[in-house]
Amino acid sequence: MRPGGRTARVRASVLRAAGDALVERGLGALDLADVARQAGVGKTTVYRRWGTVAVLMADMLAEMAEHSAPRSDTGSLLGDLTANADLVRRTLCDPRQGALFAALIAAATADERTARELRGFYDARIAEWAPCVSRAMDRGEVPAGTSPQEVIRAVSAPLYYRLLTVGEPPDAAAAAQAARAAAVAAAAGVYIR
Amino acid sequence: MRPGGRTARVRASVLRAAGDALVERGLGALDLADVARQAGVGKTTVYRRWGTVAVLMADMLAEMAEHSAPRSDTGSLLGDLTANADLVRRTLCDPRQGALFAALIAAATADERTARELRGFYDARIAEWAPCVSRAMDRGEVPAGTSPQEVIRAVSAPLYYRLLTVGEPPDAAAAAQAARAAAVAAAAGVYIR
DNA sequence: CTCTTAACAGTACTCTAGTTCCGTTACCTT
DNA sequence: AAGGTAACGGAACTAGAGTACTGTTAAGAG
Repeated sequence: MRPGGRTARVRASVLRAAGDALVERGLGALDLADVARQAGVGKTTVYRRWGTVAVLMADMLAEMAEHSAPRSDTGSLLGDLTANADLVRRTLCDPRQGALFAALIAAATADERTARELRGFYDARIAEWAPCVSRAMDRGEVPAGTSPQEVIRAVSAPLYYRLLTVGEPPDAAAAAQAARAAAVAAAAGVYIR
Repeated sequence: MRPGGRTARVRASVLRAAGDALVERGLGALDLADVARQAGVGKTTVYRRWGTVAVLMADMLAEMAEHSAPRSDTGSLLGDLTANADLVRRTLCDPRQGALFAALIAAATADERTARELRGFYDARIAEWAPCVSRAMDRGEVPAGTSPQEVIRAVSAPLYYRLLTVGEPPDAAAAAQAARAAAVAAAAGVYIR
């Protein structure tokens, strides 16, 4: 593997073309030959380096993970969870990122490798935000023994659920509601492991 | 359309074969020609009546909807929500139904018709369980103005989230946790519209 | 019981996603 | 700056998913 120069340019333009195609025509119509043409790259190259749509999606996710967002510290659990919910909401509402996540989750149900990649991504994101809950535990806002990971997941769950089953990205009210629900339940000791 | 006899037998055996193939080899490897062969049915028939994998999935969902489960009435909101959570959990844990739902949600992200069918299914299910919350509202367990639909969705969300992002079906503890979280948040007035 | 016709089955065909092969480019080392 | 090689590009090829056509079966009406 040669990381620099041409190889990196090819990867970047293929991933960009794949993202465009995903937003415009959806996951079902994603054709590697089309992506190659749109990226100005040989069809053979795309098939050799990625091979399947699922692998390509996994690589798009890996590229996203390279640019992670910082977490907040507002001083209260509800404030931090609201910030987290709003970050998730903004991600899912973004035409490119929202479509990418929906497609990734779909691809993960059919391809184990994509599923592992996706799980790794979420584990990293959740681990990054877990300290919000730990600090709230130290402050006495939530009972001892609460699982920080479960609280963070509880914030994301309704937002993803809405995107995937209702079919539309969550709005600001839904994000605020998700954060409040998680904060209230955590304070009541629901997420004690 | 002739509803009885041969047509119904063909539909049943095709849907069964499609379900088998879905569980064994996954959504990605679902081939209509294979399904036809496995069902002991002409390939032409499958292509004529369904045409695409997404349409076939939508029909599988429609068949499922024909056998809906009754809702509970335990007398308390937490009891009813727990019953609902356990019903959802059992559905998602069932090898056939769990795989079917994961595949359906995946197909819905790529195909608008499947998405509509799926939304209709969930709307019906949620409407069936919403009275649990309305009755709790009458009893004074949750504040007036609470959206019953939102409470029911809040129960399902973490279970589906776990299935789709963690990759494994939820266990009984997760179901109980989801029910308690929704009940506590509802009582605190989080789901007032 | 007989006739009509909706729906099914088999075969031959098409068309394109995916593969193979080989020649070319350009990155990296010394 | 010059060679070695990893990676790219183009064209021809293959396989199998999906289609078109024709003949057959059986559900249902009278």
